[in-house]
Amino acid sequence: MSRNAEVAALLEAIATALELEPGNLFRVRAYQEAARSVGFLGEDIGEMHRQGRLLEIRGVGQSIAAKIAEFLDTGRSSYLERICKGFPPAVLQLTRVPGLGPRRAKLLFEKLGIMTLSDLREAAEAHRICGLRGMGERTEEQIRKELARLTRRSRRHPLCLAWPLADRISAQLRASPGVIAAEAAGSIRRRQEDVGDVDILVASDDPAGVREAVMLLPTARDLLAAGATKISFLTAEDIQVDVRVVPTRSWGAALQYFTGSKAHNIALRERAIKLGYKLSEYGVFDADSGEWAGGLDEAEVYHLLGLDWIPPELRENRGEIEAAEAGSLPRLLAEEDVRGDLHVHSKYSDGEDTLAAMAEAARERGYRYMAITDHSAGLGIAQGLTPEKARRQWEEILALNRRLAPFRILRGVELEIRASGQLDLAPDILAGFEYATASLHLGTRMSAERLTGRMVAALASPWFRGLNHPTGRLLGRRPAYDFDLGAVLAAARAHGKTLEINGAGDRLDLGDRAARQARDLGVKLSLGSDAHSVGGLDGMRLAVAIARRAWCRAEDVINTRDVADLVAASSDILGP
DNA sequence: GCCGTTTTCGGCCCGACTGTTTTCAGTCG
Repeated sequence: MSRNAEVAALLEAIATALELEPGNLFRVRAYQEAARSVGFLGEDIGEMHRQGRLLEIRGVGQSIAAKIAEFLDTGRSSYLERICKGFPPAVLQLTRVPGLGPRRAKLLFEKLGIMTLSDLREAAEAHRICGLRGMGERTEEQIRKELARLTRRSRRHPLCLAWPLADRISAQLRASPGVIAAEAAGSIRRRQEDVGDVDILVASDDPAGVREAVMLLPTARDLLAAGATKISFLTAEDIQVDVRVVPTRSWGAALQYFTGSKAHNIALRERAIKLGYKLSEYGVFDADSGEWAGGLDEAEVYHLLGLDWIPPELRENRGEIEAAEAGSLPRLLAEEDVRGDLHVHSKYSDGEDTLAAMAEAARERGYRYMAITDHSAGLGIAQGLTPEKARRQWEEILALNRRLAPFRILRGVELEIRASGQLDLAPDILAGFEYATASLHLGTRMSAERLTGRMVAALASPWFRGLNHPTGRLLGRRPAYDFDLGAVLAAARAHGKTLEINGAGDRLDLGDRAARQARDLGVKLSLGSDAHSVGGLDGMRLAVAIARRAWCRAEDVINTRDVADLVAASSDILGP
């Protein structure tokens, strides 16, 4: 799938280079749109090219298709080289510095020969930048600051950190005088797996008062900007927070606007124009008279545009607007639909808390059941279940189930899939589990062909229910294993296996796109917090969020079933 | 350069901020 990212980057680079020519704005947008579509593509673009199906991609016409084809065939783009005439394409890298766009990048190259970020740093230190047309002391200082930030951290922030931070800040602001409403917007509200910065929207008729309140926030450290309606600061963790203040009347329109995504908003505004409206963050207005038509709450904005209200998790312009128009949006899975956690560890393997503590915490959350899925001993480091240890655990489960009834602990396990595709426990003990699952942790650096074969072979086993954290990615640290997801999805469907949406903050695996693919194929999903302590049970909230981004309804996820259904389905598979 | 219930031409989202500008260009979301 990485070729998709390369093609998307190429199209982005072309768009950036085209911005240098005046009068190309719509061509620029066309390349940006195409880059976005390719980035979101659910299948391998090289494969699509081989099948002559590039034109099926939204935003890709004859011209862009030809450029993609050349790049896939030869690894380069003569078009990009041509439009970068007079400067090397690498100069476009300078636009990674916030505040530097393509025009300034080109100017810096032409006047000072700056090509790389370190060239730029040298020039800024030597005060050679101020004095260039349109760039003064302030700009140079800004570039220096941004360069320092860029090297401190260029990564994005995981949702598991940003979401609670945003909730904390909005709660603190809600308690401030003059604040009528405060809520996280942006990619956090859409529950994107990682976010660039934190957007908080505040409704108030006293923006100056809000600014005071923001500066008093315990989390606020370096103040970056403080305009009339927008205040930006850095937290101690170096996360940028943007707080925007809007009048109460505009709350709905502003929340809609600042939630995005950008692509969703553009599509929505185009629709507004067709219907004789103008849509902005201040409201919905009649295009002719300019009169205010609505915008108090989000539902009003969508309804004026002839649409059902669209849940934020779906707002990516991936078909949700069409579905909202047709009244066919899915009824998304909700946290309340989840009746149990299906991936939990205890001290029987590498968990920090006892089985009893995990079960009690799960029951307190309102769950009806929990599958305890300690590692099998095959994952040596986890000191997991041997057959003897498993039997001991089953006895404890029996006692706990009597005490905690009607809450149920399911006898589960997280098995290892060996290099051969075999499981690491024998059938006589496997037969005793009610909810066995399997994972890959070891020896995953084999060729894509072997790894895919290993996973497909394992999925044919009758002894387990589903595959945990199927792609193996660790956010910001390790990409997905190199394997053929399509083949694994097909095998899962053929053998009635589930795939997990793992809610551990650094996994979120499957991610939203792969989970959507699974859902569309009819492969059922299981949600697991992968908790290794009582606090880890919070991961379920993230798993639900990813499932919602994948358009999952309650029936797409097995955690919504009652325990009798779950165990019955399990013994169907296990039955002799 | 793409696209179509304004369809093969003529449209294409909207506003704010910043810095250096004396009316605007560049950048961002």
